[in-house]
Amino acid sequence: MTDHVARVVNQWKSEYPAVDASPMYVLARMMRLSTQINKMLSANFGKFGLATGDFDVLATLRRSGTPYALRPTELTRSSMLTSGTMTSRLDKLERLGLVRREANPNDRRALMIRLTDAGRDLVEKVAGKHFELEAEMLKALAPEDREALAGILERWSHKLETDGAM
Amino acid sequence: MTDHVARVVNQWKSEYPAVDASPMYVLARMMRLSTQINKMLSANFGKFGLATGDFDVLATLRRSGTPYALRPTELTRSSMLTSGTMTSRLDKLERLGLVRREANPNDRRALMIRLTDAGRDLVEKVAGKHFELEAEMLKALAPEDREALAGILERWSHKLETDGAM
DNA sequence: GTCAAGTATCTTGATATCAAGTAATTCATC
DNA sequence: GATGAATTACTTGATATCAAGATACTTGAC
Repeated sequence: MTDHVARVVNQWKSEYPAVDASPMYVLARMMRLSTQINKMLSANFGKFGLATGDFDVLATLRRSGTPYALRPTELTRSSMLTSGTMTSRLDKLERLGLVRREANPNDRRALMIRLTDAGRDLVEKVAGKHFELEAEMLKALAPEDREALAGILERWSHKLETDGAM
Repeated sequence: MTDHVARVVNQWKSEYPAVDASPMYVLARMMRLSTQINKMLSANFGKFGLATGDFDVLATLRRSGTPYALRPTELTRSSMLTSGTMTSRLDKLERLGLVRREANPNDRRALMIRLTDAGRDLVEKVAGKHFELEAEMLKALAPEDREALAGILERWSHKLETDGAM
């Protein structure tokens, strides 16, 4: 089975025989898979006029439950982005009428970003299709692999975070 | 263990009790881990004045072996990008004196992108640190998890590709 | 040989993202 | 209470990326 990643690793092996190739094998495969999966998911969002990041914001608001309102800072942290990026995402979503910026009664520095009814309706539709797509992708994994993968990724990310550094 | 992904999945569960949450658990974790790993790797490239994509091009040329030269199309395919993006990456790398565009004797539409000596020296240095970092990250995984993960990801990407569609 | 179809690279215009910095507000300590 | 530090959202300028299209060249069918 010589897919792209296997070829890449073999090239490295023949150029740097002394280097242990096993880390790059895992990492390259994960990076590449993530890129592909992102593209597939983003194609679905595109059908509804949204980019991945737009859906991310709407979905974060939706899953936070009623009243579907969060502060920009919370959205920024959740999405691993900078505050400036979130500002422009919110500009766009507000322009589309999907969210509204409201004053935050508890903190005059802050805002509340609230899903509008239109935003709520849209995220409902998109999320339905999104979950279907995700389920479809996971079908390509044997059930025992799926379970193992979930556990491994959880342990790995937990370890990376607590080891901190990096 | 309630990390970000666990909280997200729990929110979805309580908003959509009927939806099977296991796919999003795997996918969200993979996406998030990839993002984190990318940031860690990119910090290393930044120390050498490179972005991740720049290193990707230099490394692809380096591991292709002597004479360290490929066509732009090959680089574009290998990196899952559009041709326009590759053009501007090559502009930048050429400006930095790390690659050179040469005429392709076999096809006058095409070029040969060749690593300069400076590019070769730089990629040598960066790759050394890069492999160390990768090995470091993989240490956070138990050896049996590491091996299992490699196999699972390989099977998954192979299946996703051959099932085609998507 | 000719020409239509395909290929290779680049260009353009739009958007997304980041890093760094700003102004208003809140918090914590005295 | 006063004040310095921290926080919040935003702004600016630079870069990366994409989609769509342009131009030059090659290939294959006839």
